Parts: sequence; structure tokens; C-alpha cells
Amino acid sequence: MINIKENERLSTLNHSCAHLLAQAVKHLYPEAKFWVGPVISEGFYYDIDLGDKVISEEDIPLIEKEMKKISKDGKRIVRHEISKKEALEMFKDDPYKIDLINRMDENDTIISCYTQGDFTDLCRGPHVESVKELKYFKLLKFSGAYFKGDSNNKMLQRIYGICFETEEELNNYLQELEDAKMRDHRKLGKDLGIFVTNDLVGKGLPMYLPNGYIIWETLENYIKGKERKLGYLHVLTPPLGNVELYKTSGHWDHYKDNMFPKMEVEGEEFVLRPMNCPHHMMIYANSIHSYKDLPIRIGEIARDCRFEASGALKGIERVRTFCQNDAHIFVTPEQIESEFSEVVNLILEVYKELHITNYHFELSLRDKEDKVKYYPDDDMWNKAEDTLRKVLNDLNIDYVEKIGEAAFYGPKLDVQVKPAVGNEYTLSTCQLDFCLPMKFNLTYIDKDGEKKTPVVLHRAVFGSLDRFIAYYLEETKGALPLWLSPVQINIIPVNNEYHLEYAKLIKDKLSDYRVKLDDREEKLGYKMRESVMNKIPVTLILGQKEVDNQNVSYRLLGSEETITLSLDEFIKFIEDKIKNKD
RNA sequence: GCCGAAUUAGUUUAAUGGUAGAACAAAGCCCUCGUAACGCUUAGAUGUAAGUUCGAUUCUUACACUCGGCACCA
Repeated sequence: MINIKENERLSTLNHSCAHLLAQAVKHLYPEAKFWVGPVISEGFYYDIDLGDKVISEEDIPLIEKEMKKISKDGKRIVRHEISKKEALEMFKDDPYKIDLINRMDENDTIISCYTQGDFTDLCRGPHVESVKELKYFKLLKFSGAYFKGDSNNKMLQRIYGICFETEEELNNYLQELEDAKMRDHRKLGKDLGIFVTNDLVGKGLPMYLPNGYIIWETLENYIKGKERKLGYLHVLTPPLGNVELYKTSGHWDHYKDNMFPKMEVEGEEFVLRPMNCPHHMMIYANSIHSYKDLPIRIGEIARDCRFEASGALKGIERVRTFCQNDAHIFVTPEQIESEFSEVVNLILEVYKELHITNYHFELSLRDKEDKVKYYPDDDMWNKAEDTLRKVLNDLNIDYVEKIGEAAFYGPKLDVQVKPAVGNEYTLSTCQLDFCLPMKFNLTYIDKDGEKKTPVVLHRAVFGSLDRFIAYYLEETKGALPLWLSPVQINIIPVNNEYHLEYAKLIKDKLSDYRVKLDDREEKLGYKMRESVMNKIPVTLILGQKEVDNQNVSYRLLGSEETITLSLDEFIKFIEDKIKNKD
């Protein structure tokens, strides 16, 4: 998918197109007031105050038509530079522009404006020479958007669009959007029988169907196997806990709005847990630890419940109950670096093994000015942030630093991915935490016999299994690799009367795999089609030729070719594919 | 939660202020077959609750859920 922001020419084009949109809106709705109209990776948008008017479906073609008209008219786009004082005078009727001008740096004595025909907008530029160049654009979507992105503010009208240099590029882009819908995990999840939701069960509460659960279980076993080799100890803890537990951890104060409300039973108060840290802290606290025992790695595929805003729910990507591939690693301060490094290496290894390439790292740091959102201890923060940075640099990993995105208790490394439809989200995460062990008075006995407080690494490689399945379905377009596929091998006898017996024999010999024998009285072509539509990776066709030669013929998903092998060769081929997670 | 839009059989969808049409899937018959749909038959639907109306699936309102964004976030 193209990134408009990264292309200078397209970036200028889209920025100018945002002005064109604003001009058209102004023509149609003279009372319109404009906030900002930036370029984004998928084009541009403009935030507009239309008073009581709300943009509706029918308005979009009218605005597009007006844009085309202005473009055809072909006015030049002219830059002027004016003083701040002049700017304040020029936009005196527009409170949004006044707001922008006043927020500009005191040293910015010169402010630039761009005029095209009857429309002038405050803007740094650059822009294209003439509106004539803005020919191949499309308005894509519209919605409400809070002024300055703050939900306490008024809601403005936002219109999104995109502009290209040629019609072909525009059409290609629109086609890509259509294609993306086809690999949306919500569509694939339905088509392939992975998960469902049900109104009576409740929204945001997905249920995994047999096919989905095979994927789930396979991923669970895979990651737990990896963790075991690295010394993780797996536990099982309850999905709810006493409110006091969360008051002690601080989550009650900081996270209450994202939790389901507490329930009172026999004078005790409980909550569904939104995360597993406190439970794992209590497991650590269960026994005395020597510095020699650290790091202690407590892992769990753990169910959490979060009261997500209804508008945030999305398939199995964002839900109200999910299972984290969670672990808490208790270390001495000296072990932070090596252990963090080991977690990053585990993430890299898993991504490599699963052939995931489409992701980037973000290092989330605190905003030093924000003393409320972040635990106040400058020394701790500086040390923690430097350590994470050092590990990433040592491992030669590209990452983006995000100020003000850290957790309350410490900085974190996130792996960000982009779904087929919608905004990017976090898949894997590793967070450094100096606070929680203190709150629970966790200790270990150090060399000198003194009790010391351990540091905790919170980490999740798959993030949540739910979210990971959503991501992997979209990455593979539903054509899951053999090791994960709910049905691995589909056996189709050419003719039941003559070949079914042989097919059954082969099925028995492949009993280590998830094999389906399609013995329905249907034509071969019909069964073949279904095998492809169900995205079964390997289809075996067994007819007279195979019976006579005592071998098998198979076709791979996405291939037109049929290959014949002896059964032993075929099993070896399958084994290799599974081993390579291919 | 906020701003919009949508909700028709298991699924994808058509149409309408006056008996809701189709395709795939299902069931039955037929076909006995070499790599993406043989044919025929049957059964199956207007999210929920009010309102307007002689009559509502269609118009109005509320609720539920879904979708596109915003805000929030694994």
C-alpha cells in the first residue's frame, strides 16, 4: 500500500487537494469554518465546522463535483507572505484560524497563505502550481472528529480523500482498498468458520469455532514450547480477583474506566481482571527468592476482560475478553539488559519463523513534562529508557521513539502492525516496570544478604492470541501455512465405488495430520472447487492411476500443478513444510 | 462513549406503502465422474419494540447489533 506522506510529489498534490476540498465546501456551505487539513499516509483530510449541518452520503458527490469544477476552471495557486498581525486581521472572522495563528511560534514573524481563485487558506505549503493539476482524486469517507482530538471538545466534520497524478494510479489504489476488504479477518473469520459473535452472548465476546480453536491451540502450543526452552514457568490463575488486589497494584486508580464494574458477593468485592500482572506478582510473593534464582519467568495464556468502548470493538482484533500470551520476568537491575535483549530476540525469532515481515518497532517513552501520567522518578526513567535504547541499538534494530506513549510504570517496546482495514495496532510488547514490585513489596535476597526489590519485564509475544489470529489471517489472506491450517490435507477419491477404499487406507497412514476425506457423492471438479474455497493447503486426488501405482497425487493451494509421489516421499514433503511453517 | 451509515433465508444479495425474487449452502431425486460449480425438486428471510396507516419489510421513534471514522487501546 502506497504511503502518500513518504512521497514528496504526492504529498504536495494531496495537500493541495485538501485546499481544493475546502474551497468546494466553502462554495456549497458558505458558513463553513475550517480547522486543519493535513496530508496522511492514505491521502488527506480536512476538519470543518459546518455549524448544525452534518455531512451525509449524498453530499459527497456534490462536493466532488464542485471540486472538479474548480479544478477545470484552472486557477493558479499563489503564495503570499504576511505578518502575524496581518494574518490575525485577515482571518478575524475565523476562530479556528485565529487559534492556529496564535499557537505559532513568537519568532514566526512571516506567515504564509495560499490563494486559489476566491479561496485563501493559511498554510505553510508547498502546493502545486495550479488547481488544474488536481484531476484524479476521490473523497473516500467522512465522519465526526473531535476538535484538537479531544473528546471533551466539539465534534467537527472530517472528510477524507486521496489524490494521484494519473487515473490509473487512482484506480489501482481504489482496487487495493477493495482487495483489502477481501482479506479483512472479519470476512475470512466468517467464511472459514474461525469465530462468531452472537447478540445474545454479547458484543465483543467472540466464540471460536472448531477451525478457529485448532489455530488457537496450535499457536498456544508453539509459543509455550518456545518459552519452556527459555526457562519460562507456566502457571494458571483465575480471570478475576479481589478489588483490593487492584487497589494495591494501582490499577483501580489508573485503569478503572477500562474495567468491568466490580461485583459484590458476601461482603467481598471482585472484578474481572483486565491484566494478569497482580496475579503473577502474588505467585512471585508466594516464596522467598535468592538472587541466584533470578530471572524468574512466569508465563500464562491468560484470559482478561476489558470494558472497551463499544465503538472500539472490531472482530477479534479488539474485543472485551481476550487471552494474552503473557509473561512477567522478575530480574535484578543488572539483568534488565540481557533479559530485555532475550525477549526482543524471541520476538524476532518468532516473526522470522512465521515469515512475518510487515511490522515496525516503536519505543514508547514518557513525556517528561507530564508528572501525573507517569510515575515520578526521573532517575529511574532515564536509566530505563537508556537501557532499552542501548539494547535496540546493540541488536541493530530500527525503531521510532514515541514521546508520551509509555505505560504509567515504565517505558515499553511495541511491535506495530497495520490491519487490512483500519488503524495500526500493537501486536507484541515488552514493558519495563519498576513500580509494581514495590507496591507488592516483592523482594529477593541479594549476595550481601540484603532484601532488594526486583524489576519486572511485562511481555507478550503474540500480544493476545485473538489479535494475533486476526493479524495472521490477514497476512496470509486466509491461506494459512500447513502447520496452522485447520484441515491440512483434503483427500478426494476420483470415484467412490473404486477408489474410496484406497483413500481410506491413505487417510489411516496420514493419521498424524489433520486430514479430511471428502467421500460425498459429488463430482471431482465440485469437490476440488470447495477444497480451494476452504483454503485447504494440500489436496490429494486418488484415482485408478494412484491405486495401480500405489502412490498419491496432490495439488497445493494456489497451484495449477498436480504432482505424483510415493506415500513416503509425500510424507517427507509434508513434514518439511510443517517444519518450515510454510 | 461521540458523529454518520447499514440491518431482508445459514451465506451473498434483489425489490416493494398492498402475497419479498434469486444465487450458493441444506434436504430429496438424478449423475458415477481425473483437477474451480451437471440437472431437477423441496424447504427456508424483512433485528426487536412502539407509532403513523384500511394496510408497514418499506415512513417515524426508541433499542439492539454491525460497518466507516473520532476518542480510547493488547
